[in-house]
Amino acid sequence: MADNADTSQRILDIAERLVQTRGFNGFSYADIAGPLRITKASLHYHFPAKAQLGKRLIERYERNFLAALAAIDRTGANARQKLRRYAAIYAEVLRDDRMCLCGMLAAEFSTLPKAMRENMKHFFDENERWLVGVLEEGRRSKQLKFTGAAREVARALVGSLEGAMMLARSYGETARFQVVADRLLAEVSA
Amino acid sequence: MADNADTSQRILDIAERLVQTRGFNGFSYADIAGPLRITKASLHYHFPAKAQLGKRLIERYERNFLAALAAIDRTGANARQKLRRYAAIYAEVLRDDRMCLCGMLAAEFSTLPKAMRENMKHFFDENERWLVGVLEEGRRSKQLKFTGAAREVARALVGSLEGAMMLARSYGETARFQVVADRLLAEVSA
DNA sequence: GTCTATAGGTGGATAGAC
DNA sequence: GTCTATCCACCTATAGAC
Repeated sequence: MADNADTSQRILDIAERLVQTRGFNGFSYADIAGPLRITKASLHYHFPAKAQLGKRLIERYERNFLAALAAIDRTGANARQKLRRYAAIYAEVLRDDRMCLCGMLAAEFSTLPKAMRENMKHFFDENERWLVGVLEEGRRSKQLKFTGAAREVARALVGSLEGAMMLARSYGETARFQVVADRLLAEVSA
Repeated sequence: MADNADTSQRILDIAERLVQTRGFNGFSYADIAGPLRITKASLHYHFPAKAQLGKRLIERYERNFLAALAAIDRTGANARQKLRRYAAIYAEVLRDDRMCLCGMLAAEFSTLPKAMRENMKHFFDENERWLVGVLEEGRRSKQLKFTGAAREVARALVGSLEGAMMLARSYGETARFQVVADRLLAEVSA
């Protein structure tokens, strides 16, 4: 049979999609056990409590997300291209009929275990940090222009993209997201 | 004792706050019955099914929201002022530690009864309609400036405000919302 | 690692008395 | 309109066999 690591990963894969589509409070162990063809009890061997599963989910999601940002950095793209690719990550998630994992959790914030809240905010803090770097680089190289602190622009970008994603998904229209994303990029382009 | 209408309203008041803070899937009839000091069974007299309670909740929320927009119109404020007041409605909700009811439901979209989904989208459609009117009025009067269709700008505004609200609430920092709202207004100001 | 069995709780919802 | 009592489905989680 599959070994521990393998099964754990598959559990996380299924749970991740469930959180991104239905929310952390919108799925149960039964929703994972069914497709995986193991029992609910077996899931508890890998993740004793749902809160721990949630925490691990965010940690993995952030790791993968930051890896994608690092990959963007390695392409040597200019600041404007980097922002476009940042938005493209969101668009890709949406095209797969998912919401951003942490955007979803932000809505459920008040019902989440404390550990998950901290992890969720850490994800957004890291997004902000990367964006601030890109924005400042872009301002220096005259690729980008904006007023005020880069941090403020970064926060506005993250919030706007998450919100646009949420509404686009409700309407089942990916294009709604793209239109907003394009406008946001245009607004900071020199 | 209180009559039907009175109790129904109080049920809606409590349920509304619960949805705005915990989400539609994040509360139960017990959460309403407790504070109201009646039993869960009694709640079913007023709202036989939770889905109906949810539907009525959205209808009332939209009615009140549109009334607030009509009130803005009656002030005779100019387009820029109207947008500022529009954002102020969001800020006020947030200051009360709530999310927009429909922004919350947008996150839970895939788990909602169909009737609630339709009502939720109608709320956003009406918001868009009002904003399009304000934006076009502002463009004519040179108070506002923006490229592209007013509808696109309206959708971007709604999405961005909802997203900013969601993140600001998670961080417990109302100021995060205001910073984004101010930037959005500045971007369409002539 | 996975299973059966089950505990202990809560979910929405109904019947019928008052 | 509100109550008590109850149903049944589902939830997370655990014990203990294999």
